[in-house]
Amino acid sequence: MSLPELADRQRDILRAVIREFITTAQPVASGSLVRRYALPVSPATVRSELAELEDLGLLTHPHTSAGRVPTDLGYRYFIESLMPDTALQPEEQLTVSHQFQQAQQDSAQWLRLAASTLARLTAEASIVTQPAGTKSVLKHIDAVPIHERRALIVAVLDGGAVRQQLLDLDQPATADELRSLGQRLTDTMHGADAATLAKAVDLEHGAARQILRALSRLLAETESARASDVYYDGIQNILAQPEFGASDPTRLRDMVALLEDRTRLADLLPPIIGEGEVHVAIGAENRVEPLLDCSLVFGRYGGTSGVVGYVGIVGPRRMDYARSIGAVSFVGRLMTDLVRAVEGN
Amino acid sequence: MSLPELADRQRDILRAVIREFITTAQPVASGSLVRRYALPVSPATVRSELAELEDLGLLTHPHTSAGRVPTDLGYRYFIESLMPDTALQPEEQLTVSHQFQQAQQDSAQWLRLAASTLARLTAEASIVTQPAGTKSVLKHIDAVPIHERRALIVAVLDGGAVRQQLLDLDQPATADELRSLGQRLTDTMHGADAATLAKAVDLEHGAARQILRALSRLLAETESARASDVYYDGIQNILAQPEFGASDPTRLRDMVALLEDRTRLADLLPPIIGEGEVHVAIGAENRVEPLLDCSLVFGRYGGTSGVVGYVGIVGPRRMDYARSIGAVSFVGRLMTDLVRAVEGN
DNA sequence: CTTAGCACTCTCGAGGGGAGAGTGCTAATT
DNA sequence: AATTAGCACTCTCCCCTCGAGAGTGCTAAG
Repeated sequence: MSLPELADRQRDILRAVIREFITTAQPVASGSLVRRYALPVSPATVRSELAELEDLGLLTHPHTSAGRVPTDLGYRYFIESLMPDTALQPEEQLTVSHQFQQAQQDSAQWLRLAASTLARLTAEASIVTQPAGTKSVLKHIDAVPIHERRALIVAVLDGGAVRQQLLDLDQPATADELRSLGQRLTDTMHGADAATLAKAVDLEHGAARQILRALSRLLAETESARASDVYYDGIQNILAQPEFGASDPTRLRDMVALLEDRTRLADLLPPIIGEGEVHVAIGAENRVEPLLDCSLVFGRYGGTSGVVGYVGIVGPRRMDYARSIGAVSFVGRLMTDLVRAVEGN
Repeated sequence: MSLPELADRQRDILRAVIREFITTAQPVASGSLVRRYALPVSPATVRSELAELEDLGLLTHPHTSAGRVPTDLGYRYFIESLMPDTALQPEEQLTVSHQFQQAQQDSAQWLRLAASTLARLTAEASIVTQPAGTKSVLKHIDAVPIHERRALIVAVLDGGAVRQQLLDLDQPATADELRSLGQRLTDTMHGADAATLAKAVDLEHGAARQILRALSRLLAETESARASDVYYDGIQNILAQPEFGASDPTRLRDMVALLEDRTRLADLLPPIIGEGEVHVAIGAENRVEPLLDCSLVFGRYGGTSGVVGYVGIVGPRRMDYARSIGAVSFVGRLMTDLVRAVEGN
C-alpha cells in the first residue's frame, strides 16, 4: 500500500488521466491527453510514461488497444498527493451555511438538509445518519395530556434530539397532574441515562412509573439503534452514471438495496473516523460486494459529549474526489456546529 | 372510459392474460394460456377471443407475431370487475398491526414503518407523506434551557406532531423562568393556529415574544409545506422490474428523480381521495411524463380534525393490483388509527 | 531521451441469415 | 354457429461475420 515515487512529468500525466477519465468515463488515449492538456511532448512519449504508470499499478488497460483507466491505487495516489485544494468556493460555503442557519428549527430537518445538500453539491448519492450517542442522556421530560387516560411523553435528550411516545395511562390524570409530574421527573432525572432510568422505575409508581419505564426503553433504543435513522438523497445521481447503466442492472439494484437497508448500513461505514477527518474508501477497499465499483467518502460529526453521526456520499470510483471531500468535510463541520449549539457549548 | 360488457369466457381469458403478464412480464400467447390455465378450448378459439378483446381496446399487440399485453383500459376493467378480494390475509394483518403498535413511540417512526411495510408487502416503491393539516393547532409549548441565552422550544401540535426550534434569547433566562413561561404560553395559546399566534406576538415582549414569533412561523410552515416531509422506501424493488431495466436508463432516472423531489410530489398525488378510498392511476392516467409506464396506488389517511396524509406505492403498470390495493388500504387504515389515537378520539 | 512510422489488436456497429414463436386465415369438423 | 386443425406469414432475437476505427507497442531514426 506504499505509494510509489513519481517524476514530475509522470505526476502531471497521471493527474491528467484521472481528470480526463472522471469527466468522460472513457479510457484515456495518449493522443487526447496531448491534445487537451497541451503537453509539450508527443503521444509516443506519453505512451511510454503511461506504460510505466501501468507497471507501477496506478493505471490499467481494459484491453490491448484501449486507453488507460486509473486503478484503485491510482485514485489513492491522486488523493494523497495530487489533489488540489478541496475547500469549496467561499460563495458556495456562504450559500450552504445560510441554508443551514435557516433550518435550525427542527433537528430532523438538519439531516434531510444535509443529505440533499451533499447530493446537490457532489452529484452523488448521499447518506446522513442521525446523531446517536454512546450515552444518551435525558435533559427534559414533559407529559402532554391527549385524553383522560392517554398522554404524549416528550423527552428532550442531550444533543437536542426530541423523542416522543404515546402512553396509555393505567389511571386517569389531569393536565395539571401531568404537568407537575413532568416537572418533578425533569428535576430528578435530569442527566440520567437508560440504565439510571431503569433503576429508578421501581422507586416510582402510577403514571411516573409508566413514564420512566417508557423513557428507559426509549433511551436504550436510541443508544443501541446506532444507524436506525438514516437519511439519503440523490439516488437519481448514481442512476445517471454510465457505469451503472444498461450493462448489469443487478449491480445497481444490489447497491440500492444495500443503501436502503438501514440495518446493514453500519457495516459499511468506515470503522473509526477521527473528528473532522474525511475517510475515503475506493473500490475494492470496500469489503462489501455490491460496492466494489464504488467509492465512499465519509465524515464524522458530533458534539463534545460523544454524540456521533456520519455524513457521506456514495458514487462510482470515477468521482471528483476533491469536490466530494470538500463537500463532505464542510457539511460535516456544519453539522458539528449545529449539534454543539444544541448542546450549549 | 365506459367499460365494455364481456361474455364469461372473455372475462376468464382477460383475467388469465393479466395474471400471466403480471407474473412473467412477457406478452402472453394463446398456447400458453390454454396450457397453464387448463382452458377447455383450443388455442385457435382463444386467439379469436383475444382478437375481440383487442378490438374492444383491452389488449394490444407489441407486433404482429407476439402475444397479447393488457392496455391501461384492460387493467382498469380488471380492477373494476375482475379483481378478487383485496383484503390481506388475517395473519398478515396481525403481523403488520402488531408492528405498528410497537412503533407508537415516535410519530416519525410511523411514517418510516408505513413506508417500509408497504414496500415489503407489495414489492414496489412506497411513498408516505407526513400528516399535514389544513389547520395546525398548538397543543403544548415547552421551553428547555440549553444555555444561559439559548433555549430549545418544543411545540406539540394537534395530531401529535412535535416540532422543535432552537432560539437565541435576547436576554438570559433561568430554567425556572423558561418553565413558567412555557406553562403560561401553553395555557393562553392552547388551540391557537399560526394566524392567532402571529396576532399575539405584539401583546408579549421579551422571550415570550420571541417564542411566539418562532412558533407562528413554524406553524405557518407546517401548514403550507404540505408534502415537505416524505418518506419513501423500496426503490430497489422498481429497479428490479424488467421494464425499467437495460432498455432505457433515462426513464428510470427521471422516475426516481421525480420521487426524490419532494416539491414535485404533490402534483402527482391524485387530487382528492375520499377517506378510506384507494385511488389507482394506471399508466397514461398519470399526467406526469416519467410515470406513463407506471401505476400509482394511493390512499388517504387522517384524523377528524382535517389532518391528512397520503400513503401509496409506485410500480410498473404490470403490478398485482389486488395485493397493492389491499396493502395500501390496510396501512392507510392503521395510520388513520394512529393519528386518531394521538388526537384523543 | 524523444519521436515518427507502422503493424497489430481489440472493440463496436452494421448487415445478414436462420431459428423460433405466435398470429391470422381458411377450410374442415362437430 | 361455434370450434378446431393446418398452414403460411411475420416479426423478433441471436449469432455470425466483417470492416472501420481507435489506440497501443515496438522499432528505428533524429
